[in-house]
Amino acid sequence: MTGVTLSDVAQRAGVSRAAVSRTFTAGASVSAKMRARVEAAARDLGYSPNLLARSLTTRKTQLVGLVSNNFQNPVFLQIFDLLTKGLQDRGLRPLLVNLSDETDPARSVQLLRQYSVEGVILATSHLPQGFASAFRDAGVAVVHAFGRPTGQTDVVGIDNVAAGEMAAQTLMARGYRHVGFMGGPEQASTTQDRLAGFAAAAQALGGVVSHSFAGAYSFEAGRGEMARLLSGPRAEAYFCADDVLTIGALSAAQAAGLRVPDDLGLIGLNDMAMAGWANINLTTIHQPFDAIVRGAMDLMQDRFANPDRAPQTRLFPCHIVDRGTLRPL
Amino acid sequence: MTGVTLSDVAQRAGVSRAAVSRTFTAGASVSAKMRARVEAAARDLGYSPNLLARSLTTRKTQLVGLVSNNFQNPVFLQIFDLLTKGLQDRGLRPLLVNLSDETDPARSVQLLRQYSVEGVILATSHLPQGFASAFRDAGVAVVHAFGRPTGQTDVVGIDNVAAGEMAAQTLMARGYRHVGFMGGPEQASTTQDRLAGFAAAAQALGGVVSHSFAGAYSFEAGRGEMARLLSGPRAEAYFCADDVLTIGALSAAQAAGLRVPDDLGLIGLNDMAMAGWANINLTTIHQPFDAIVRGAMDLMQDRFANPDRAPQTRLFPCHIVDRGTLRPL
DNA sequence: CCGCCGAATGCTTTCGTTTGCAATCGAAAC
DNA sequence: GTTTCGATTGCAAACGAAAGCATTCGGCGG
Repeated sequence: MTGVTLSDVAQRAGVSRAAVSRTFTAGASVSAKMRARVEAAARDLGYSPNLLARSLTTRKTQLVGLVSNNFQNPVFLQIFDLLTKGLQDRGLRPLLVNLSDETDPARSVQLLRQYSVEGVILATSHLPQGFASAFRDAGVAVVHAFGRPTGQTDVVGIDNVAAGEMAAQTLMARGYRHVGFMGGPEQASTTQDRLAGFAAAAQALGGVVSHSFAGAYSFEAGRGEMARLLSGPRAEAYFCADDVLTIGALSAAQAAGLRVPDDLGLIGLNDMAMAGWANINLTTIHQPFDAIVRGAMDLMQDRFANPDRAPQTRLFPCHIVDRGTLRPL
Repeated sequence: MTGVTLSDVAQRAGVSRAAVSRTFTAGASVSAKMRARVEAAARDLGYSPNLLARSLTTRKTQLVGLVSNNFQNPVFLQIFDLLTKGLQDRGLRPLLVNLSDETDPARSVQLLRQYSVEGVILATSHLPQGFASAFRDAGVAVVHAFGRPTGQTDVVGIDNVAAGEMAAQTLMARGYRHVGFMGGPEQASTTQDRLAGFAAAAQALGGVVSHSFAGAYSFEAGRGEMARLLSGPRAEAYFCADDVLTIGALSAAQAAGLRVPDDLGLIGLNDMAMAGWANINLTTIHQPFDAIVRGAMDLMQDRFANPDRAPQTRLFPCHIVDRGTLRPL
């Protein structure tokens, strides 16, 4: 039973409860003798302070909400790994919220507030309207990772328009002229921005551009959409807005008997671990997850310290990783 | 600012604090008139109860620890998805703990205890000695998902020995005689048990068995180990103890110019989503994740209700999913 | 030996909520 | 108009811990 409290320790050590409290709170005034005595008693009893009770008076819970709706895309496991490790290193505890089936986002906001989280990290590009600001209005430090800059809340990620341009420039430089864009969900800001950058840059370079949307960032969506595209007149190369989509597209191309990259070029975005697997071997745009995740945590903690500063946006540069799905220069 | 408390609502509604508390705790005695009045005041002020403060008196936090060290294996994203959704449906909140870099497991135990979690779900097969019992000793309901039954704590998963036997029987039935086992980490109970079942059954059926271990349940480990195996005399078919290992092995086989399944048979275990992707298309043993995850939550809640019952084990049946990496019957 | 002062310690209130207990209310039965 | 009794309500004491304030301690200079 985990029922040993401050008072128990105080009693056993024969000191006041305040003394016990002090030996367990950093930077409090306790003599070495007192500290030793209390620590001995605490060890005997197996005491450790109740963080929830402590949070009542300190108003610090060390709890942060980790909110996502991307439990289908393997890249998010990498992201969760980085995020949980990083938060643990900073002494913060992630309360995980799966938004996938949530019809009413306001419930999640309330829920996290009820647990007095100090901050929230939104790890997703596809978010209900006003979700991020709801947290800000509730007074919790919120940062939107992989989101679109709005000026309303802290955002960290990449410049998706620039990433689209980079994809277009790469394709054109490799000599593809008729190029296509395959997005994820049409409303996702990532899809929209990547398309915008891609189309503008490709046209500026004299390319012929087409585009379409797979309904989701998933293998099946990418495969299905590419199969559909291949049944009609097709482009010479496609920029798929996400690696897992690209893998789906690759699978459809192979099924249709096309050789990649000879018959069809493909470039993805993310550079998830799987993209480097030898039997997948995607040419793709690397998104610097570690920097983004670290930036998200930094920004959140920065807001802890300074709740009223203006919203800030941090975008990190991407680069091409050249593998096997685009013909060489 | 999220500073509105019970007292604020009581004051505005002109009633006692107890009355407010009662309208927010299920099954308390409040008149309809009182409830309406309090709810109006609460709405005006934007009040919602502080769960952490509540937990102080009720001794219920609704918090459960979700502990894992498998942030490399994509199958765990599916598992996290099921787990988080299931917990949310039951009104429980997962506190995520990443064990990967943790040198001292006792710290995690203490940490979770400090947050007064009511239960812990261990989602991993590879666990430091005595980790599960440490939770049990601390009085928190712990269930080990994907673990080996010990009789010491609640365990839910599959019969890994039987799964190994099933793999062996399948290979022998397809006419493979010289068969190999490729495990993950040698100390992982899953690796050990699957090997035991596999070797025994294959030998009983007149097979010739060899075995080796990739150091981890990861693509690179599987690919590396299979590359090593292919450089010497090789078996006709391999049972790889995990799908992601199998995909690695598949990649190595393809790189060596072998046709699968004609030159080399492969069977995996898990049936993760990716195994069904058309360009991977693994023949594998399906592990019923949804049943296991549901079982884990059931067992945990069952222990909430009855803390002193004997440890229980729930194993679910597996079945073969026939795809493209084993020759047909 | 006395006075002084900073460091240690203890007392008590407080954080936001629940809950046992006692007091009050209201309506039905007389 | 009384009684009576169950349903509501308020009061006050917890829950486990932090921190302001006042008190005591200990060592120093004089």
